[in-house]
Amino acid sequence: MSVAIVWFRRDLRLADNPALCAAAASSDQVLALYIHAPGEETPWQPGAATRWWLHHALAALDASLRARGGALLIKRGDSSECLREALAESGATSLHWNRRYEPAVIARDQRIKETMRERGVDAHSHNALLLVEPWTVATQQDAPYRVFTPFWRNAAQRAHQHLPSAVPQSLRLLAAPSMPGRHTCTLDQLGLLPSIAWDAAFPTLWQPGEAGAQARLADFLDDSVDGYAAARDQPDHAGTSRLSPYLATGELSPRQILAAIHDRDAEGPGFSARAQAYVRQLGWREFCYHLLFHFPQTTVQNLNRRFDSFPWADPDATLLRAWQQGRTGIPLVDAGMRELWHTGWMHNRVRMVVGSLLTKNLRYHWQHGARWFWDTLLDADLANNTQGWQWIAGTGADAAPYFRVFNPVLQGERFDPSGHYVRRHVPELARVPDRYIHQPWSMSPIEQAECGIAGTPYARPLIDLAASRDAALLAYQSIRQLPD
DNA sequence: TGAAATGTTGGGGCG
DNA sequence: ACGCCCCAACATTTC
Repeated sequence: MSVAIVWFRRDLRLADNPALCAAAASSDQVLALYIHAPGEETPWQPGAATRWWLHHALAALDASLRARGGALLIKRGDSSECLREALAESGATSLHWNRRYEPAVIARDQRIKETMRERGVDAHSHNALLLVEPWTVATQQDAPYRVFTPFWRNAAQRAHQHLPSAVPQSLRLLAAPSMPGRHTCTLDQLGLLPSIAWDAAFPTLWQPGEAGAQARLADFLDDSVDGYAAARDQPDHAGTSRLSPYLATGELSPRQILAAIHDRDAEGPGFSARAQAYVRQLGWREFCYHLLFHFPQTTVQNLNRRFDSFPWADPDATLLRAWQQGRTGIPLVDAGMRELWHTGWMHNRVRMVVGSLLTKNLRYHWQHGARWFWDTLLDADLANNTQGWQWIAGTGADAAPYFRVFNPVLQGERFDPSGHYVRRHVPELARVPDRYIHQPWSMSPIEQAECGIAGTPYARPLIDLAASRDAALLAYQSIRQLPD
């Protein structure tokens, strides 16, 4: 009986899982393994929100493996040692995993693949995460893309090359070994759940796991994908897909999403016209991975090195805390930051607004924002997080120009005109009339007292939007003359 | 995937 | 009736 190990990582699903397919096709039995080794991902170890999601996604994966007569073997420790232990326990001679693209993980996986092959283990990696892997497209000068539109013009043509695969028919799972090695542990022993109950609302809002992903995808296709272009910018509408946490942990693949859209619309080859606006967003995710792979230092360094001499402000601990906790006194910003804290997610339009405030009005280095999002977002994804923050800070590829400073008042009035979103997350503003909901400080002191915001930051925000905007433009001018 | 300042136009009030 | 002014609405430019 030949045994193959599938090393699960950010691909916590059974369907459309190339490593699982390859293992099932090439051996009699398959052992499912997960290794907890956060230190190997330094400096971007999984954040608290990611760990919460991982815990539940792993539980769901284990349950569906058990329903098929197997189980998820969980180990903790050095990945290489854990793999060696699992190979010895199971007598496996081959090893399959799906690729990740974070710089630290690429380096680790490369070492592991070499040492495994030296030991005679048949080690293979596969693509489960992307439509177009970063090295498969290049400009005519054979360079990596730095602008989204030409990247996607090229990549979109290749996005349909691989169809998603079903759970392999021939899959025979191995139950957990009877004599577990010293690295083996239970899911609970990984300690992924937070010690403080900040995650109280998460279970009512999210259903991690492959089944939850399929349910969310089905709802999105039924309810929102056609109206996506119009509704996606309004944070009080459920007009976005909310698939991002599933994509980040791999309970769902972009191939599956494209295929589901295609099946529903039953059109010819190419993208469904109705879903075009949404598919373009998947394209941005591909672009972020392209950039992360070709410019791996950008997780901690400006892509546009001209910004290395930019005069970022020295963060004030109180102000940074107020931004994190949603206490700046600016309604749309506070609503977004509180949505993030309470739900583990933030609407994309609002992400841009809070990011602009931090990097432009406050002029704090984008790393401060990237770190906070990394810890609190259930959909934290190193490629998206890095490029998103560099984009809004103006330091990235195809970035928002330095002079593009979002005005949270105008953004609020445009995209949340009735203030539903702001009131949902900032209850202090419940009685502020629509007309002033995005700038309650413009009310007279009497009006402020009447709706209960006198003496709060909403009567006097911690940040002067107009003055800080002027200061930001001045600071950005200081690096304007420098070469790229 | 902006905002604000500046420029232009045209309708209507009014002497 | 006519010209003048005001200003809203829209367009263009600049940061």
